Amino acid sequence: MARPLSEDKKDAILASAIELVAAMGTGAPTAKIARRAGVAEGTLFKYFPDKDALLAATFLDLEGELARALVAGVPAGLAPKERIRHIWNRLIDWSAANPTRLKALRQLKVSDRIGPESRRCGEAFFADFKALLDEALAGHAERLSIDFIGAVLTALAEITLDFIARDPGRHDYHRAIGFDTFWRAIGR
Amino acid sequence: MARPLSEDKKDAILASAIELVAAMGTGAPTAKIARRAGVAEGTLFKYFPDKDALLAATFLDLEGELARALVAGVPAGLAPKERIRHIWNRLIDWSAANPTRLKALRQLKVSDRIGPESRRCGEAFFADFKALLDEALAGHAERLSIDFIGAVLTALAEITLDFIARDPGRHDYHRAIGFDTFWRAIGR
Amino acid sequence: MARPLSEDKKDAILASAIELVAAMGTGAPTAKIARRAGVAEGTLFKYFPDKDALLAATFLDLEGELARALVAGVPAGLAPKERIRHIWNRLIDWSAANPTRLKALRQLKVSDRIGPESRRCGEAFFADFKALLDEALAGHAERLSIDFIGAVLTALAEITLDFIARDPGRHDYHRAIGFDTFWRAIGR
Amino acid sequence: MARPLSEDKKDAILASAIELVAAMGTGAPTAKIARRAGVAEGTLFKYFPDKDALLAATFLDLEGELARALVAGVPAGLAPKERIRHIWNRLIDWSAANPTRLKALRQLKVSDRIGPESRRCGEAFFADFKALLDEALAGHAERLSIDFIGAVLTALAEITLDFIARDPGRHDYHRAIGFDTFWRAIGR
DNA sequence: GATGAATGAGAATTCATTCAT
DNA sequence: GATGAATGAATTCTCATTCAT
Repeated sequence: MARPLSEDKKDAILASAIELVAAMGTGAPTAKIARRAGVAEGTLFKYFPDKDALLAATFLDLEGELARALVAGVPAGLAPKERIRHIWNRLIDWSAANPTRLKALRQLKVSDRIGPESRRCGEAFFADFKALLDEALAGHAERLSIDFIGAVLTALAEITLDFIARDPGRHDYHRAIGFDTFWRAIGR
Repeated sequence: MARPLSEDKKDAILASAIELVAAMGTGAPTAKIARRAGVAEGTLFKYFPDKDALLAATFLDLEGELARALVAGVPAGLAPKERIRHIWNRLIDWSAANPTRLKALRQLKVSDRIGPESRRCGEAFFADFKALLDEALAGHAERLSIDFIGAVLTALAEITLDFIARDPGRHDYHRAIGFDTFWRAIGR
Repeated sequence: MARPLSEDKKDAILASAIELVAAMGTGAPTAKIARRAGVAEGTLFKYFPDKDALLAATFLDLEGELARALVAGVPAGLAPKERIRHIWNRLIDWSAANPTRLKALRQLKVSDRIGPESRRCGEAFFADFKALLDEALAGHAERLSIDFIGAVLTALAEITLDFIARDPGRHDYHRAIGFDTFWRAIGR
Repeated sequence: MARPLSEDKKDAILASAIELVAAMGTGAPTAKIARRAGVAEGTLFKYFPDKDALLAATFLDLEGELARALVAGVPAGLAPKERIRHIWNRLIDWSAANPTRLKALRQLKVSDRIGPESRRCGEAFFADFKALLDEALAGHAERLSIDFIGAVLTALAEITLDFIARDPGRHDYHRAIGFDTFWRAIGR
């Protein structure tokens, strides 16, 4: 092989795409993404066949990272509610600590350039998360479907993050209120 | 006397913008919007100085209509919870009955072409709604800010609408679950 | 109407396309075609929806002009052979006098960017020509199909034109040899 | 000793070029040609300095093969007309049996990427063919130049092949008509 | 006021060719 | 010798906005 496709370059392109999609939405030009990644315009298309593929990869990269952040290191031996609070805190903290990634992810989630295939793939990343949720909620919220509960959690997290963004000094307070609201919402 | 700008034409342009933004997002070309409205390409710019102004007007049109739909005809003499359920039902029913308008509104809400000015303006339309909410919730949820409660209501409505869209036969069921979830979420 | 699409501009674009297709083949860039026509790049696409449409229009323009040149003013009262010789001379003379148009037409004829639709359309222009041929040949070449005869005529004309191009001083000589060859080829 | 350029690889590249030029014209990308030949993109340029050189070589390869096919094995002792008919039949049969090669050759013949040098070279391959023709025609068609006769033969063959392509069941019939037409065309 | 032709700055992609490995 | 990643100029087409009619 002459030279393998460099994982570094691919990552640079993805990182650049995240930055620019966060700042400009999915309309960010591929030329700008390439330049900021330090590669030639044409090189981008060696790594991703077209812009949609790049956006899909960016989306999955972000979803994957988030999903991994959520479930990593949930301490054993916690009561169900505390286990879920742990996940909640991870979700809020990761998002608040990665505002650019979060912004990019939001843009991609609502974009019509992310096809159903990629969305399904993205959901799959959250299988562990859902399993954890499911297990922890046994006995607490059986009347609601896990999909509904997941959607409520996500939506309340978004709201919580908005409030934290406007009032970052009270990060912990908003985070706690958010979780409390979620716990009541799905309560028996 | 010079001919005044025709209100009819303006409405036609807005209606056309709603359809096309719903279908194509904010990228819908002004030329297409004009054609579907039955006016010339240039005429659109007589009514709106540029595309952003048109999008802002479209956004406010939709927000206003929705806000009005929510608060109109809330029956007097209902218990607080039932008054809010009434508003909730209106929100769900209007949205389910106007999928195109809802889609356009969602697109505009997440678009970065709607500036903070317009967003503030849009919020103002919901003053009555918030007042109603505030009044009805006196004694039920004082620990939460009205903004937070409004955001939760909106978010849960979006989720409810997604579930209805996927399973329209159980409109009433999902609507009730949604409200129940909301009521618990903000409960004491 | 603000301003009608100008026939002049359309003609300028077609004329420019003819020149550039003759010189560079169908790969001639639309930007160059527009510039040489004295219009903006985007204007070209107001007159022709895309490059293929422009090429098709150019093709039909040339075919039409050639077809008209062939059949115009065939003197009445000539013997069949002389009537066909008249057409032949017209074909040779028009082509020799319009080398650029001829070159463009050849490029377009062999290009795979001209679809079957356009080709059929182009053939239709030669209906009069074929009718004249058919009539004149009654009794001389009935054993051959008119399509075959037309193809032979065209092919021999191409050859004749090549010889004239290399040896323009003997235009009339080559023209006569060519016709004589054609007449023998299809003779009884 | 350095490894020599492999004749096999060169042939594979040429064969691939023939296929792809037949299918896509001279616009066929070098990368695709290389891939189909089973070699790397860059390797192609070790065998041919640039794309034009590859196209020229492809052209000459096809012309050479055709020229050889024409003159090989003309039976001695045939009358002149029958000797030429033999060549004619070879030309038609080879072309009908090798539609891909024929298509590629046609594309290259009309392409402006084949320079006059290559064309002259290509013609040289047909020296034997012309000699045979010349000899056979002594006394039949001295009034016409051998170049003219060759061009007529080629043109009529093209027409014949078109008719065969549309009506392959009557291969022999069209082949005979074609020859007959040729013979008359150049006849005394 | 209304019209829509005209504009030209982008935008996504392609591709022959080079050169580090 | 062979490889294929890297390059960036070139290409087609879109679209918000202007302005002559």
